[in-house]
Amino acid sequence: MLAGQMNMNANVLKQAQSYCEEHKYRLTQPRLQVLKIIGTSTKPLGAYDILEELGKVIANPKPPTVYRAIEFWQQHGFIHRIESLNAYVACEAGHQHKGSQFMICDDCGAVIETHLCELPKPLKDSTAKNTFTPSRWNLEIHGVCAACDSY
Amino acid sequence: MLAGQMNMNANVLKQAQSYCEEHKYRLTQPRLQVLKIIGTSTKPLGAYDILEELGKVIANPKPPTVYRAIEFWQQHGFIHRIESLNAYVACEAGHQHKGSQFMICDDCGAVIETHLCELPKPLKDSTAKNTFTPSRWNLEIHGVCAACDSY
DNA sequence: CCTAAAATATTATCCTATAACAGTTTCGAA
DNA sequence: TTCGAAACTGTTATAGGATAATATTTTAGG
Ligand SMILES: [Zn+2]
Ligand SMILES: [Zn+2]
Ligand SMILES: [Zn+2]
Ligand SMILES: [Zn+2]
Repeated sequence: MLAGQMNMNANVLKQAQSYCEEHKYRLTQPRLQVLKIIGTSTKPLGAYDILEELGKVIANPKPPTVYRAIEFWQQHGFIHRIESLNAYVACEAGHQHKGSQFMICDDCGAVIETHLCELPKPLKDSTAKNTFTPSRWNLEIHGVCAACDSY
Repeated sequence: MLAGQMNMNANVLKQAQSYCEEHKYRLTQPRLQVLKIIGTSTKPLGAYDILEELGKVIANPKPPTVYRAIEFWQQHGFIHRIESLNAYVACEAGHQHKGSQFMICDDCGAVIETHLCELPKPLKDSTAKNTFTPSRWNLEIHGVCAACDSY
C-alpha cells in the first residue's frame, strides 16, 4: 500500500454515484477523480496537492478544475474543508450535516471527524441568548492524537 | 463617527501596554497601530485591509509588517483570526483562552465572540473517547444576527 | 560605550483561490 | 433527429493571502 493512501471506503464512491444519478448530476472524470484522491488520503490535502495527484490521471489539469470539483462535493456534503489547514478531507459521517467537528493532530496531521448533529447545549444557549440564528458551524480542535501521545 | 469604526474600549490599549511592560515586550508603532486598527473596527479586517489603514499612519508599510504585528497580538491573546473569513478581530474576553467561539452574521458581517473557557461536555466526551488531547480549538458559527433577522 | 537580542524594513516569491470567456457534453422538447 | 438551453469543462490570466530571506535599526543591559 502506498504511503499516505489506504483503501477507500468503497461505499463512498457508490454513494456518490447513486447520489449523482438520483439528483441528475454528472459524475464526470474531474469530479470522480478528485473525490477518489481526497477519499483515499489519510491526511487532509491542499487544493494544489490534489491538483498534482489529478495530473497523474487526467491530462494537464488546472486549478479551476480542482476547485470546481471541490466545490461540488463540498456543497453536497461529501467532503469538508479544514479551515485552519486550507485543506480538504472526505466526510466520515455518511450523510449531510450542518455542523462539523474535527480533531486535528498537530504531530502527525491526522484528522478525526466527530459527528454531532446538534450544536451542544451550552453553545445553543449562547446563540439563543444573542438571538442569533445558526445555519452552519465548524469546530476545529487542535491537539495530539492517541498514537502520537504514546511516544 | 466614521463608518466601520467605534470608540475602542480604551482598556484594551491600557491592557496591551501593561502586558508589554510586564513581559518586556516592545510596544512598537507597528504593533500599537495594528492593534488600534483591529480594535476600532466593528467588522473583521483582512490583513490587506489592515495594511491599507496602517498606510494612513505610518509610511509605506509592507505585508510582513502587518503580519508580524498580527502574529504578535494573536500569540498573546489580544486578537483572533476568523478562519472562514481570513480576517482578524480583537478579543472580547479580556483574558487569554484556549478556545474561541464566534457567531458570524452572513448578512451584515458582524462577529460576536462568545466565551466559554471549557470545551462543552459532549465535545470533551468525544475527545476523551478518541483519547485525543486538545490544546486549542476554534468554533465558527455562521448564521444571521438579531438585527438582520428582524428585517 | 558596546554588544547581543529583539524587532523592523525591504524585496521577492509562494500558496490559495477565482474571474472571465470559450468550448464541449448532455438531454429533452420540437 | 436535430437543435437549443443548461450543465459542465478547458484555458488564460489575475486576484488575494501569507511568508522566506536578508539587511538594517532599535533597545536594554553589562
Ligand atoms: Zn462530515
Ligand atoms: Zn497524531
Ligand atoms: Zn477572545
Ligand atoms: Zn447581521
